[in-house]
Amino acid sequence: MKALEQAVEAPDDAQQSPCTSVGRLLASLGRVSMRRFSAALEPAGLKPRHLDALLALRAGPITQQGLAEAIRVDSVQLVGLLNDLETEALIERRRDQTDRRRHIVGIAPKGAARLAALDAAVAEIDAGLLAGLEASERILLRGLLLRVSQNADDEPAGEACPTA
Amino acid sequence: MKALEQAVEAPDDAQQSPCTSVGRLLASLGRVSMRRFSAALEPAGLKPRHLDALLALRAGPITQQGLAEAIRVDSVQLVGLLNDLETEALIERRRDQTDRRRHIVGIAPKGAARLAALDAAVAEIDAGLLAGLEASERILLRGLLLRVSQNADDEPAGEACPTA
DNA sequence: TATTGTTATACTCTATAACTATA
DNA sequence: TATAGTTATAGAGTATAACAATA
Repeated sequence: MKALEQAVEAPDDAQQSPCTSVGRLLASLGRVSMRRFSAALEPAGLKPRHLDALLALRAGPITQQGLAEAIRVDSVQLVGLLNDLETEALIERRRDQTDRRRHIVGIAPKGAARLAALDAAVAEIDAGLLAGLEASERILLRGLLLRVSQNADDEPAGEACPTA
Repeated sequence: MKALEQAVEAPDDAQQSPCTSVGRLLASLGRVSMRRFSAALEPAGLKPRHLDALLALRAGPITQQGLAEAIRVDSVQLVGLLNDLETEALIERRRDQTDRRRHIVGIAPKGAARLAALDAAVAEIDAGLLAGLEASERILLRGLLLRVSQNADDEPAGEACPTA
């Protein structure tokens, strides 16, 4: 596994690197990724958030609130995103008969098709971002990021405000 | 190296994950990181971008344009950030005598002190973000992200507009 | 009363164009 | 003419509060 040693090499001579913090590094790369997706999705008339929603919905129908948490978008601003997608018949909203306050959101056939057509573009952007890594390293990075992501859901960053 | 297998495990059962794209995952985590830093820096009267600038300047003086590229901020909006920092005497701007169009930006003693006082908070946020990873995995992730970051500088994402 | 979704509002961040001064 | 920095402006993204419907 030469991928391992190669990666472990970096942090020592990384003192001079502009980004001493992994968190800041994530924020910076996140912005880069955002911009690239934004540009790539423009011809499709979608924004990165629309893609996030569709990708999440591919796993199956879900509550609006659940979707909001899944893609880390405030449920307030998710309303507008879903309105856009519903207007284009890419998703469907229906009342939950168990609890009529809830909306169950599902991906529509047209949405699945649109998503399938976008898969290549998405893969291309990912490939561009990870161009400097070998195949094994990309898998490794993906796994690590997924775990960081799962952990980030639980912990709201040490802010325990019991009463206030 | 059990860290390796543990990480490699994920991608296979990650099909159901909301984020199929590593790029989207980066964007999502980047936003999480951004929010946490934003909240943590608020009492210090700084924004994440200010921290990025100070962190980058710790490596030594640099041109404004160079700094903009280093922290991936448009040179246009960097002006305001540096104005804020200069007002608080955290950084210094001086003309480059070689080319009087350039401004050389350096961190001021007060800025270095402020940064030192912030180091613990920064480390705490990083630790929170990477709480789900073991020490060896954190180093691994950091190395991979640094390489991705370096690669992202070169390639503007396949947009070759020679004449336009 | 609490929760889900919605709307309205204001605030921050970001992108674009135009201007000044130096080269 | 081209470059470094600045300014001004509009656009997109984000956060907050208040509301209606349902539990």
